[in-house]
Amino acid sequence: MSTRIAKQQPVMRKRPRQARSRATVETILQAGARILSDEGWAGFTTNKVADLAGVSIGSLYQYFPDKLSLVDAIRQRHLDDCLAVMRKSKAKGLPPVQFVTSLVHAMIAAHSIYPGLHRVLLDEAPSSDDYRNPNSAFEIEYLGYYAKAVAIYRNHQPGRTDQTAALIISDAIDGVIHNAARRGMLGNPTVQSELIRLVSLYLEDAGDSAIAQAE
Amino acid sequence: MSTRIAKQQPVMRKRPRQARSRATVETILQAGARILSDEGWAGFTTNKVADLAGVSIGSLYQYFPDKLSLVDAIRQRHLDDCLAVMRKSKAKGLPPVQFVTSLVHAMIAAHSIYPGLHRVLLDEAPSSDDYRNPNSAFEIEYLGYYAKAVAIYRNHQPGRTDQTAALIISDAIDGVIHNAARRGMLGNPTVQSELIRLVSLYLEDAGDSAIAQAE
Amino acid sequence: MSTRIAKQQPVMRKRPRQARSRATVETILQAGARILSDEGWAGFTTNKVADLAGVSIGSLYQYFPDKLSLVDAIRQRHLDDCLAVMRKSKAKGLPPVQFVTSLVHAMIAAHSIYPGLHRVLLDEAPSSDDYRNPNSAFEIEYLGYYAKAVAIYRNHQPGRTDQTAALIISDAIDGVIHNAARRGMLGNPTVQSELIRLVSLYLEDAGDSAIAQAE
Amino acid sequence: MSTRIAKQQPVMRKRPRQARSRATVETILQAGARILSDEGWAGFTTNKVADLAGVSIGSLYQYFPDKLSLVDAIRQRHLDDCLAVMRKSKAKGLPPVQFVTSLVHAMIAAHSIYPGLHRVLLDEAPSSDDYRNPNSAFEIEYLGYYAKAVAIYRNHQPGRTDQTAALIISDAIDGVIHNAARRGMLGNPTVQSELIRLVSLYLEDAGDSAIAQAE
DNA sequence: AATGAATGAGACTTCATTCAT
DNA sequence: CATGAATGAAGTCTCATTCAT
Repeated sequence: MSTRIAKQQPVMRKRPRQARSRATVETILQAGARILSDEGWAGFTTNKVADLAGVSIGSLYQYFPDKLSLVDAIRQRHLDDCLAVMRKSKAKGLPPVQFVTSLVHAMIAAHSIYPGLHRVLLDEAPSSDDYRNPNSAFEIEYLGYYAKAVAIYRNHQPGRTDQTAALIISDAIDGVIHNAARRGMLGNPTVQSELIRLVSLYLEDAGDSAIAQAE
Repeated sequence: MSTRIAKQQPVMRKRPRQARSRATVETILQAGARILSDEGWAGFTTNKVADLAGVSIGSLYQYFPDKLSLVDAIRQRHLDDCLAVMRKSKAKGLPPVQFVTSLVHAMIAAHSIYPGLHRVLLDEAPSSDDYRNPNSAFEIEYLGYYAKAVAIYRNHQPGRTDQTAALIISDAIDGVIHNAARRGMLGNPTVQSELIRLVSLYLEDAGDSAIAQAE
Repeated sequence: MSTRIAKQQPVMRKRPRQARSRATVETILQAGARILSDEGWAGFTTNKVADLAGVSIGSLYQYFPDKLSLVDAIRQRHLDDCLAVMRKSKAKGLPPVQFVTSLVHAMIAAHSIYPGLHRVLLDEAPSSDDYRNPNSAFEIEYLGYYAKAVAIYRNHQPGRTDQTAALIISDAIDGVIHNAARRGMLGNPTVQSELIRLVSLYLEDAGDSAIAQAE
Repeated sequence: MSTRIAKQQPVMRKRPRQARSRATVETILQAGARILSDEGWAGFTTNKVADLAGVSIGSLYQYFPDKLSLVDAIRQRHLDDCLAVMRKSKAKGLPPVQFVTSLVHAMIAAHSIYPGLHRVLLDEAPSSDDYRNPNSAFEIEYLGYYAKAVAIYRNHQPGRTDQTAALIISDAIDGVIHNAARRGMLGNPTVQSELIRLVSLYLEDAGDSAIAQAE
């Protein structure tokens, strides 16, 4: 489950060896994340990133062979951060509401630094990887995490249906957080508690209710 | 609540008078929707639209004074379509599951023609209107619709809390549909029924459960 | 000297035969003059002219095969008007100051309808004719007119030097009127009287003063 | 009078730091002046300028954010040159004819490099500055210079009338030089001496002649 | 004859990328 | 290594002109 993601080659022209280089790369990645978050993929230009990072465009291209490799690096780091956050909220032992609460809070926290970044990285920006393929390391760990929680709370062996439930939960949380961010309501406590309720109710339901049959 | 959405003129440079030109405008709008859906805002170029529409770039600019006015026209049409779809699923009288079912099916249908269009229009593409301002005619009718359903099923007078519930429902559905579309799973019946369950459970819950207190 | 200018074919695709056609051509020419005057050559587009004239672009092209022929027609008419105005101020018999006064007033009047037109036609707009060649019918009559006045007032036979004097007078008047127009001072009476003084002093001077030797 | 003209930054996107780029800017400005002079505002395209300068279009836009800023830079330089030329011909102490002679020669010299440039910059090309406003630094110094000469030669205190006389002189010289340039007669010595005579006679005249009363 | 829809060359401008210093 | 000058393909938009109706 906690498979370390990102075994693939870090797509960098030259691995930074000295401290100064590492700092430069760091600055570039942060500048890139900020611009991606603030201006979206369409406003993300290599020159703007270099400017904001305070390095020359030439330096940027020493570490990232092209624009795609830069955005890939930013995404890789962001997805790693997301997984790290998630791993901290373990389901086992907790009552569902508490689990969901800690999870939602963690997710909201992760979105608060660069509010637009997640969506831009996942929806707008192109990628050389197939990070969003259902079989990618990221998706496997990400959905697997939810599927496991479903299995625990529904009290049965993990199964194929749990995958769908995981999808529903993950995507509903994503939708609410992303739209709340757009509306500037991410900090609103009612939004947070209602989101928690939405997910908890779903998670607590045995899944054998009359609803399925109604279909 | 059912405020008629603002019927502002799609800002066209020239209103088409002959049948031929009305057809041209139609073709351009459809080509634009397809490209927006398939390639996102960054891949949406006026030349590509004209090409796909099979008209010259000059013709496009006869009807739309600039790129923004074209995307505005596409958006206006799309949002109108969304509202029209929604208005067909009336809550009153139906058991919640049936209401949610018809609603979700309608929404999925609306997203199936141009799967990426909705998100691109709402998240990526810039706009001259403030269509996504919480006070815009679109948002008012859209969220008002959900708020009304919440009030009906929770069996009380409409209130401020219902607004938040409406937000949660609308954004959760949005998140699930949009991510399912990206994964190519929009047609998957399990996804559909689970989404319906997620929303129905939330809608049926009185809102006075222990969840809020747990927070 | 008063050779009728414009023997060359009016560059029109089709000579207007009916009253309606003549009216259309007239409207187009006036619309063209106004736009040329107000917006200069760079702002002069055939579509704008057609719009202002209230005819379709197709109709415009029925009378004028291309943009150049339209501007040529406008220029031809304008230069004819200028010559007509000039012919009214005859030098013979009048004291120089009175002659210059009537001439300057006539010139200012001619520039007051479309203040920018003259300069645009002579300086900016391209031409198929060589109307500004020193041997063109227009230049011959225009400068000849001034040369004749010089000969009269300097009281000798017309000669080559008079041509230069004519040039000086015509171009000085042109410069003062055109710049006054740009500054919005065409109506200023002091400007008018000083211009008259400038020209009169020059015209009254025998031409044998010490000035030439000083050079 | 000798108010230093506004030294506003030529609005450049990027100040050239290396010697190479300073040379590039210089080349671009000269190419621009030539094209403006030869082909007028309508023929002045950024691509033509870049071509003639022997640089890529991208280089041009590194230094000038748009077409207007390029023409503004060319104009600023040209007007500065004009003022510099003028400042060299001081009126005091010289007999009028000598003063006018040196002035006219200087002006002709200034127009001889790019004969059409002055007119195009002042009449055709649009501008972001209000350089031609009567209160602009340029106009104030330019006309003030002539007004001062008028006051000296007419032997009285500077006054409001001198402003008009300055206008007349400046605009008459402008008209003669500009039209002579168009006719290719700028080098003609008779034209030069006659222009000098026109201005000298006007400048020497006390201004109390019978002419004003004749009006 | 008149209309106005359609065309496309060409103008302005951006931005990813390379390379001399 | 770092810099930033230079490049040019590609995108937005205009406008003279043609042609079907």
